[in-house]
Amino acid sequence: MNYYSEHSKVWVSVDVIIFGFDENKLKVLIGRRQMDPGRGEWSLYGGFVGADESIDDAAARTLKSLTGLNHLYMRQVGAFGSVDRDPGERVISIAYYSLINVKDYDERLRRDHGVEWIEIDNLPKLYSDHNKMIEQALSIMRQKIKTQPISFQLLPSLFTLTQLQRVYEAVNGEEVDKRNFRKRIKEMDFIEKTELIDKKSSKRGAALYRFNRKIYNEDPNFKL
Amino acid sequence: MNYYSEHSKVWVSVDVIIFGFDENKLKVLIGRRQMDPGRGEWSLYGGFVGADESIDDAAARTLKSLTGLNHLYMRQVGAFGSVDRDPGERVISIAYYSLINVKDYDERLRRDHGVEWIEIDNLPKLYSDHNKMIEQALSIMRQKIKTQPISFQLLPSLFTLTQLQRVYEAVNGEEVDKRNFRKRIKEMDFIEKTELIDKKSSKRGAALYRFNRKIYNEDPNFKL
DNA sequence: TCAAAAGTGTTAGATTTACACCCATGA
DNA sequence: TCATGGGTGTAAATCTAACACTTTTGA
Repeated sequence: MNYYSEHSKVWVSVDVIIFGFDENKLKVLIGRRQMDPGRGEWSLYGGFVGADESIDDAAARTLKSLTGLNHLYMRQVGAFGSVDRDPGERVISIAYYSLINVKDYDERLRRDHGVEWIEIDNLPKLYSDHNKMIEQALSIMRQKIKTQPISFQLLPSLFTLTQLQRVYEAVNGEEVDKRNFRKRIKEMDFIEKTELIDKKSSKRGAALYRFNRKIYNEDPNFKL
Repeated sequence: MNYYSEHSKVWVSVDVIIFGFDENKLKVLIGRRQMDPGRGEWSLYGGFVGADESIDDAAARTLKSLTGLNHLYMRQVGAFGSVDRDPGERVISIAYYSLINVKDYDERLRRDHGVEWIEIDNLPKLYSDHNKMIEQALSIMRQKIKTQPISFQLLPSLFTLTQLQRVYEAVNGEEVDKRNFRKRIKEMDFIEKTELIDKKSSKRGAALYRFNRKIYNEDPNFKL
């Protein structure tokens, strides 16, 4: 087992960009870095890739340890590998983004980890190249939300059309026309109206909808 | 400098997917692997990331060593990190794709490296996860070619509209209407008609065009 | 003279955008 | 009763897709 021994090894880490939707805003979970170098700086949450785990597993483990949640929607953003990106050592990092429903996230756990939801339009300067990671993640996500049913990951399983619209608007940073939006929703049979009414958001009450993945899989035509 | 010493290091490599356009087909440069493990298997060309070079630099160096060409168009595809992806050791690899004009590539150099242009529709089973890398690269490139002026990277600096159309068709794997295609080209002022005529492809001769990056930068609206 | 590729407009259909009012209800 | 968010349709404008013939010239 010495095939590549003339080459040097490096540390590889994962950084997770966790997007959440709250108060009609798209937010990211960041915290103060609790280790050197860079202790105290705003930072994404991350971890090192172990010798016996895949990079996807490392990212899923990192996500789990921060949120307590399994099976989150998660996609790779890319590898970041400037020589000096980490002020301490040479570390190559692979960024992943994840979408979670803020309500699923235990507040206690959040505080224990010392992380906070910060609006994407309001991010501070972050450790290393983490701002760049978030920018790239956002840009990928903006593309994706138009053609893949991922908006639902940011909402409870039952949601109103206005909520869905607000997610879409928050991600893209611009408002859309209510009637045109709903017209498009009506064409997607996998966004099912339920009998349930949400009374929290208005006096009149709004119909609750649900994403039906079975129907989606039969005819995966998503277009917003 | 012992910040991360409790964590393990891994080898990181880069693999380059070099796309070329020839005989109206999109092709990829692959060769027989000349080292163990996997000696003799069809494989992408790759290299290890050095301790003191960025991953982008490693990819550019690898590209240069294979093609002799600098400043090639090159973009990251992503990181591939299954534990067992390499049969010999744990190696995380970062894939990049590049677009080159086949005519710029010295045939001698190609033969010296033992690599060949193979049609993307006709690829053999490749070493490790290299087929997956190519698939992903293609999918990214297909998106990109619709909204970014990258088709030109696969052509000589002077090209006919038919050539440009064939590139587009080869990448997307489907034919498009000649008149509609040309209508869209006419709307992009940065695709300039020159006085020159190409007589190689037809008796009548076809006007040669050129991509003007200055004009493009002033009004970067590319849409095919 | 003819085969082969270059070049050129129009029209129908589909998609997208803009836009304003009534409804139901709890406070 | 009124303020708040929920819910609904139409028409103009734009974009997309389909389609066929003439030109030039070297062999």
